[in-house]
Amino acid sequence: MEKKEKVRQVRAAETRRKIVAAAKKLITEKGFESVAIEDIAREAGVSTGSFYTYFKKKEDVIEELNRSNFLLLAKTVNEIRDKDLNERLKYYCREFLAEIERVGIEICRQWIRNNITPTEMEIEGKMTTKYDHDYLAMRSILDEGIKRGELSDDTPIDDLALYINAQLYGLMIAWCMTEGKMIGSKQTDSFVEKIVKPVLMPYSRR
Amino acid sequence: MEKKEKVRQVRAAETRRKIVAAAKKLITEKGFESVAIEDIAREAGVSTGSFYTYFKKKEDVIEELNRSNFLLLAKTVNEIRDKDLNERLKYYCREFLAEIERVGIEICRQWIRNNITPTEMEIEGKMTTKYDHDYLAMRSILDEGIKRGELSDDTPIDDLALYINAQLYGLMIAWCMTEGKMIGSKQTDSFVEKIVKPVLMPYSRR
DNA sequence: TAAATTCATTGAATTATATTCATTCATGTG
DNA sequence: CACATGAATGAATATAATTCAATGAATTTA
Repeated sequence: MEKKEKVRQVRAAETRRKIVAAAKKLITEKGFESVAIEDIAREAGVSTGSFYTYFKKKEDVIEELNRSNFLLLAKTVNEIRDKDLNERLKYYCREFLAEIERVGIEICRQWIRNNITPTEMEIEGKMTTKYDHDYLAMRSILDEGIKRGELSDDTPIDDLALYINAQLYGLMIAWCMTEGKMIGSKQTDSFVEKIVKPVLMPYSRR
Repeated sequence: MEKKEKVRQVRAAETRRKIVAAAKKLITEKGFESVAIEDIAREAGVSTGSFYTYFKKKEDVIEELNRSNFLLLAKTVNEIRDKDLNERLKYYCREFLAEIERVGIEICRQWIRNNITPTEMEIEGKMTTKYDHDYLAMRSILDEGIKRGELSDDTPIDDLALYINAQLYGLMIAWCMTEGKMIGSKQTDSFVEKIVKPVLMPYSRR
């Protein structure tokens, strides 16, 4: 099976990229609600219909903008296997908060809006709900903690992962509500010290 | 100045109440986006135009549904003046989480969507942004803590109030994301013990 | 190579709602 | 009673999102 369909495929990918880039630019500037499909299409130099070749709904373009986010987080968890629990948590939280800053406030806002009502989506081949993915990343850090004896065997990792993630979401929402005035990746260490460690303390073995 | 305008006033109030009740019912059932003004009007037995006699925008009806929330929280803070700091915090957090459960998941979702982008609104005569209000309630609890010597004078109450509130929002958003499966007012005590107290520990005097 | 097929692209048409507004009518005022 | 006011109405308007039939370039087939 040789790769045929060369020109079409390349152009389609290019069109998609242009649409995503245009959406990112405009949404970052003006906010999701204020940007019409027509605006995105014009900015990308395509027609409105083309948008719908690549995205079912207007909101779906946000998923595209945050897919890199998810991939990054998943990757992050693997990269830090060798560090101890505390370091792994810090690293993860820092990446999470850094990503928030990276995508910017308007995209972050829309991400929350989309995710408040969880929808099924395909991540790495499996159908999961969005929050599951963050949740699973955090869960795997804690799980690893048990395997290494950093946490006791009876640590309720499901609850704790959900709980700790909730705290991260809290920072994210506070960040959006205060127009980015509060909390960023710089506060990660204090977040982990004050919020995450106390939650884990009862189960900590070191 | 006698109260004239009796019938009109009463009927107007009644119409408003019917609209709010209809909105609450339908939004709770089907979610904000799925409910059209026409649906609300029909349910309330009025015309679509009447909706706009009482609300500028569709979203404004959510404010109405949550005004009681804010008033309750403000009232709560005053009711618990005699308790110690820890009890006051627990009481406040419990009411906050209880309110989330009370209004239900769909209204809560829309409340977050509205509040992520803070808008100015009049609360008790002053223009404030929405998040300010929750924030001020929490701030006044901590402030009282300093006055009573429960917290040291140099406690950064602005930062801490914002921070602790962020954690409450985190629970709220997690609650919405997990379809109400996680976290409720029952977990308040553990929330305060694990999350709030550790944050305040460095400044605690008792 | 020519004919048939596929598929991205287009933009006008459709659809769905939110919002406005001229009109009507019941209530309040002098 | 006669005029003024404000609430209620619902058809008209406005704004976007979404659909879809037509087009033609790229690809496949014979």
